Formats: sequence, structure tokens, C-alpha cells
Amino acid sequence: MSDVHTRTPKATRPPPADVASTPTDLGHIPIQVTPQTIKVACSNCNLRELCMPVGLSDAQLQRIDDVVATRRKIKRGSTLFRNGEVFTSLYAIRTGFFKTCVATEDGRDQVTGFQMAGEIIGLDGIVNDQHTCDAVALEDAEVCVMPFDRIEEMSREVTALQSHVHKIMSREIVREHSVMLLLGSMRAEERLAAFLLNLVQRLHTRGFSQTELVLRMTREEIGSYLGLKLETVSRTFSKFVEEGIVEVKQRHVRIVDADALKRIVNQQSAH
Amino acid sequence: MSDVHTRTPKATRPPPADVASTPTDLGHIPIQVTPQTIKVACSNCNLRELCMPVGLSDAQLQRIDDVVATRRKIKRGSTLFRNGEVFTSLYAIRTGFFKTCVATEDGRDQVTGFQMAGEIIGLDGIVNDQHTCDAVALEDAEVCVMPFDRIEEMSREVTALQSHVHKIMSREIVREHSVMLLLGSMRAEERLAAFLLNLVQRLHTRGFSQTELVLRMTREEIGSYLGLKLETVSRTFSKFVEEGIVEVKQRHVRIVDADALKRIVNQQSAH
DNA sequence: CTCGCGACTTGACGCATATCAAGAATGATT
DNA sequence: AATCATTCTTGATATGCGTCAAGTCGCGAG
Repeated sequence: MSDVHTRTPKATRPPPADVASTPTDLGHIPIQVTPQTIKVACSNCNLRELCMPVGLSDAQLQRIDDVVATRRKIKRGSTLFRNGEVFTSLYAIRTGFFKTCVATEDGRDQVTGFQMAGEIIGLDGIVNDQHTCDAVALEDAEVCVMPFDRIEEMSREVTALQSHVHKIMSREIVREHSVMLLLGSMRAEERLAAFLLNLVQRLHTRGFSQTELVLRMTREEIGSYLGLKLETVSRTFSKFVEEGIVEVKQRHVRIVDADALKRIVNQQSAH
Repeated sequence: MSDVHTRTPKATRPPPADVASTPTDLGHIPIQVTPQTIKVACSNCNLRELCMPVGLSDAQLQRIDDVVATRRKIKRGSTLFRNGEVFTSLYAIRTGFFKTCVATEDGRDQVTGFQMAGEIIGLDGIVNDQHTCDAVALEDAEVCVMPFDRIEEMSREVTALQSHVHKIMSREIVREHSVMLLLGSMRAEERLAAFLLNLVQRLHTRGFSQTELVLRMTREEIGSYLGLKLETVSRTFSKFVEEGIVEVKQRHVRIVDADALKRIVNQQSAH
């Protein structure tokens, strides 16, 4: 369990890396913006199939590379962007784990999502040219910075990119629909079960275990996302443990009975 | 109160109509698909500033017109599209009022939004080429059918349209964030207050009263949207009436004290 | 190693909202 | 105008989750 998110032994996907940017590349980057940014190439990135369109010609791949200006590292606990900041770019997560949250004037806030490698954040900023939520790294992270004007320019020429951008935004809308369903009509157990299944499924897509995961967020953050208080999250975890559905040791979770979780989510509850 | 949504006397915006499509046009339409569809022209539509980019040249406007293939009428209670149906088009609402809702296998469902004239629906279908929610007309409605492949084609040429499509999708994402905040952290009174303020604000943008509105949906639908049971919605309305904040007569609502509603939404509640 | 702090767990209790039930108001249909 | 179904309101009661509080665990700092 030393690796991030307990990657399974049989998983073959290597950890994210690409040949075009080694530490020694640092001095040769023309578009370098800050000391913590470096050039990157999608064509060699093994997360490509997660965050970029597939089935492109070499020439098109070359163009796509130009969409990514730089990379940027974000330390655990610091923000990639904040509510109110000017929007310039979308970000593709290379490594690490983020939460996004919105807040009201009176200080309440709501986690709107957890994002992991291969996912895109920043879409909220497009409509008013400024971000409307905070993106906080829950562990040290690295993102590809994709200036949005460049994305728009490029997607006028590369149809697959245009389509991909549309699909990413639509996917986010659909995801939020399911969160609304969860928040609007599910009980605590159902919410937590759905949350665990969703997390482990996304991790599995990335080559990690189907049954074990390490939570990158606190009980309070889970609670905020699920519309519950942290005590309720904790109690619900304990209930699942008692029932033999999961094993929990702090943030390490092992799903013993995934079917039970699925039944809990889909139960024909009498309400 | 005979007009839809109690338009104010001082409101100058005329009801939606455009010169290019009168009933007598019906026989001359080349792209007519069904008897209930007719050709439409955005360049003459007075909802244009709501659903289309502004500041275009005449030539560009001409192109935009081609995005809208046809119009379609939807009777109250019937669906514009359903979960599982093939996605082909986005729809701009010309007149009428819709709800969108998602459902689980076990029959629970959740209203994810209410849409009115000038708003775009169907974005959920882009990601998997099929719709993932139902769009139901809550009153007789008419929409502009905009085939999505045509939108993509056109937005490769007209930058303003490309940008507009991105902003519309981003706006929907931001809207859903605020619904998540509402569902995740607000109490019944706050939810209903936020709901009423949002509705009346959108209606006001369309030339209707700032203080009076006619609800197009049932208490149950409001409850589904707000994550409450219909009885709670009804009780909360009654509470607002007792406190002199609103007057309610069935679906007719008059907002007496908008500031009180705003205070309820923003209250520094001790939780 | 020990201290201290943040994260987590667990219990007792209270409250907001759900549930169940009955009846009233409204609008559609004939 | 009469009937019927739907929508809405209101009351009584139940319950799931929040709140408050105390204590444990685990980790990083010194």
C-alpha cells in the first residue's frame, strides 16, 4: 500500500511520465512562466486517452501538443485557482488529487467534486472569464496548463479536439446531475455507498485496485460533498464495517462486498 | 394576470415572435421534418440576445440562422426528449416552460432544472450521443431545433458562436454548482427562498414582473428539485405567508418582501 | 520519546424534515 | 352544473441526521 491509491500488482499502466520533459529540460523552455512550470507533450503522455481525443493522425497530435503551454506543480493544501480569479486556462491533472468547492458569502462551503489524474478542471471559469470555485490540491499535484484561447483556436482546426471539449463539458453536466440525484433523494448510507463505488471505479480505470483505496480527503470533506456532517460519515463507515461490507483503517478502505454497496445504492427504499 | 408569468405593464419586450415564420409559411419550408416543425430565423427572433451571441455582422447572422433547422411544438405534459433517446440536437426554448429530470432504476427521480424561454436544453446528450434525462414541457411550448453537428460545423467558422456554446455549457456547470450548494447545505426555508429569488430574477430578465410570478410546476416538482417533500414545500410557503414575506394563491406568488427572502438565503445560520 | 494538535469515533439528545392521514380547493371532463 | 381527479394544505407522529460533548488515535514537531 505504499503507492498512491494502492495500485494492484497486476496493473500494467506505468505511472504518469513522458520523455519530453525531464528535470533537465527546465532550462530550454521558451514558454516557461514560473519556475514551477515546464513544457510538456501530450503525444507522449500516457494519460492521453483519459484527457485527450483518441485516433488522431501524427500531424494532429503535433497540433494538440501546442494546446498544453506548461506544467505546474501544486503543493498539498494550496490552490490551483480560487473563486474570483481571472480565468485563462483549463487544467489537466497529471498527478495528484484535487477538490473543488464553492462558498456562500456567509462562509458555508460545499465541495462540488473530487478530481484525479486525467480529469480536467477549470470549466466553471469559461462563462464569466473568472473562476467561481476554488481548486485545492489534496496531495502534491502536477497539472498541464492549457490556455483556453489556444484550445478554442485549435479546436476550430482539429474537429476531434472540438468534439472532445464538448464531450468533457457535457460529461461534467451529467456528473453533476447524478450528484443532484444523490443530494436530493438519497439517505446517508446510499450516499456513502455511491461515493465509494464511484471513487473505486474511477481509480480502477486508472489501473488501481478495484477493492482497495486510500481516501485523499477528510471525513469533513466527504461530508461536505455528500451533504452530511462528518460525524454521520464516520458513523456510516462504522456501520458498513459492522456489516462486513468494508474494512476501514483511517483513510485506507477495502471494499469487501461491492455487491452489498450496489444493493444499498439501488435499494427500492420505501420512500 | 392573464399573460404568462404576469408580465408587468411597464415591460416593453413584446412576446416572442418573428416575421419570417407565420402560419402561412408552413408550406414553403424545405427542411420541414414533421407537420409540427417550421423554419425559423434567429436574425429576427427577439430572444436572440438570450440564446445567441451578440454583436455579429449581418453575414455572420445569416450563418447562424442556418444553425436552427426547424421549430417544434411540444404539448404540455409531453416530452421533448427522454433518457436513452439518441442525441442529435440542442433545443432553444422559444416559448413555454420545461423541467428536466433524471431517474434511478428503482424509480426515484430528481428534477435537475426548470428551463424557460431563451434557455438551451439537451447539453446532457453530447457526451454519449444519447440523452440522460427527460425534458418535459410544463406548459405548451415551442423550441428551435439546432442539430448539433451543424452547431459544431458552424462554430468552427464563427468564433462568436464557438465561444457562445462554450459559455452556455460552462454556465450550466456553474448553475449546477449552486444547486449542489443548496442541496448540500441549506435548510428548507433557505432552499425555497433561493428558488423563488432565482425564478423571479430570470423572469424579470425576460420582461416579467420582479414581484409576481406564476409557478408552472407542482409542489411535488419544486420539492424534487429542492430535495424536499411536497408537504415541506407547502408548509414553508405557508410560513412565508404568515410572516408576510410572500402572498400565495395556488401557483400565483407575489413577493412582498424580497429583502427578507435574501436575508433568509444569506443568513449566518449557526450550523 | 513525548508532546500537542488535527482527524476521527462514539454516545446522548434534539430538531428539522419525512411520513401518514384527512380534508379542502381547484380545474378538467362530461 | 355536477363529478372526478389532481393538487394542495394542515395536523399528528416518527425518524434520520445534526448538534454537542468527550475521548481516542495517529502523526509531525521538538
